[in-house]
Amino acid sequence: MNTPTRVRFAPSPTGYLHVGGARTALFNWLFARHNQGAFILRIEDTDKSREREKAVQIIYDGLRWLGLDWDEGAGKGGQHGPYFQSERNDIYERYLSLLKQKGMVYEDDGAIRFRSARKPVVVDDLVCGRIEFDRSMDPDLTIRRPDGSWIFHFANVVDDIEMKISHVIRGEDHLTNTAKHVELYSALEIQPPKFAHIPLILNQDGSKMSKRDAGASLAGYIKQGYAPEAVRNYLCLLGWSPKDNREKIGIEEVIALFDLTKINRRNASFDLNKCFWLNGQYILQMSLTRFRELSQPFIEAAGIVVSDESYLLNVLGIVKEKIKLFRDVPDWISYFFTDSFVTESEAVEKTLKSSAALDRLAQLRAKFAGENEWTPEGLELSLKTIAAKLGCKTGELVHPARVAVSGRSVGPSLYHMLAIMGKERVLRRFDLAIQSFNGNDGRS
RNA sequence: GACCCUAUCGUCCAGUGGCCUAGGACACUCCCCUUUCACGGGAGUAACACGGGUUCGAAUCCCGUUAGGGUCGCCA
Repeated sequence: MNTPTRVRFAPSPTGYLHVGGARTALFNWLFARHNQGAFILRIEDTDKSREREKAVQIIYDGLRWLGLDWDEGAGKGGQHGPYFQSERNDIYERYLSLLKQKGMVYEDDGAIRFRSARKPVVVDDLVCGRIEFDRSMDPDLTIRRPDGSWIFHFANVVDDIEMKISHVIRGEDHLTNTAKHVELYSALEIQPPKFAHIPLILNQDGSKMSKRDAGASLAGYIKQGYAPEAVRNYLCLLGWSPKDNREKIGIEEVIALFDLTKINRRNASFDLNKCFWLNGQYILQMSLTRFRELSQPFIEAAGIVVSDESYLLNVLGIVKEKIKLFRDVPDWISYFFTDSFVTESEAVEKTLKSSAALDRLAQLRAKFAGENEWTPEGLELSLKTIAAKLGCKTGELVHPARVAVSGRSVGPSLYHMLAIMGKERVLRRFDLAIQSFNGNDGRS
């Protein structure tokens, strides 16, 4: 008998999405997709949070950003709703009366507690293996507070039953809680789902990753301009691997290969460096269209005015290989769009502010002015011709030219940069540089 | 403290009794490529926590110790 695969991600709306939570969601999603099952989003807001709407939105945004679409649940609907625990009171009441009938609960100062069977509980965890819990010493579980609100463990179990969850995939911090949950299932005489407890994500120093730690919040990656596919790829590799030493691996292939039993049992620590590197790899191999798409919010936020889309695409095309984070895009391209760019004084001092350099720049300007074909190859040839004529190294022309047109010492390939900027703009900037720094050669 | 999980380079993974004088990737160092910065190529540093078993043979199996993490809430 094949019960359909149904898994859920059940975050509590705390106002941010932790990378550990994102990875739990990802593993659930991968498992659902691998088995053609359903991935459900349930919001565990039994503890009436203050800014629920906003907090829930952050969860939606994070999951969507990672491309983890849910088939059923909050913000989507489905056959097993409502998907907010705060709206499921009647259901919990129903299950409570069931337990009452069986005499398995009792009142304690207004709260309702579940009487433990006090017998050992065995859990066959898909990741951790067979685990035996000695329940003899544990206190009884509270399931409802005096004010009528519900405790997580109870609501969680009831919801998993009602939503017909087949596999509970969650963080290892719930491993010992599972014994309590299993007791609840037994009391309700319902076969528990399969459990898979995935290891936690820790900081580099081994401490538990908490809200304020660098890299802990998914929102941080969005803000810094990571490519979602890169972060998702990195998260896949935290506790799981394709077993063949590959690092960059497409999501379709991960779905095909994904298997709970291959998940590592060891806690992982988050390597921001590697995530950063992988992001660079993704950008390097990304299409220009995708690159442009992911750059957009940052270009917009920086107030760069783009009137010519094809010019922008050309510019992005030559800086793409330099970019590691989309956040850095504006800085790499701003001077392509305005003549009033910031000049690095150090670069000017070093390569431009000497009469010799300005002379060379003037020679180059004269040569470029007569340029018929304004192409990278043509410009390179001309520049080298001038270098030969003046008897200087190409670098002695390249560097002043770069600083003259961009204000900085680092940038994309000079010839391509000049070609894209266009003759008019380049000659103008050469002139501007010669004017403003000529006669300012106060140094020896 | 009790209970549970875990233990391979600094980090992420590979390794499931002999192919391991332990492999890949990130980071780091050096070299090459190069107009800058990157990319790319090459080389290098670096690990089976410890102690007992089992076995002809152990990173791989068992036990213990130690260490780390988790749970013991009327938080989720």
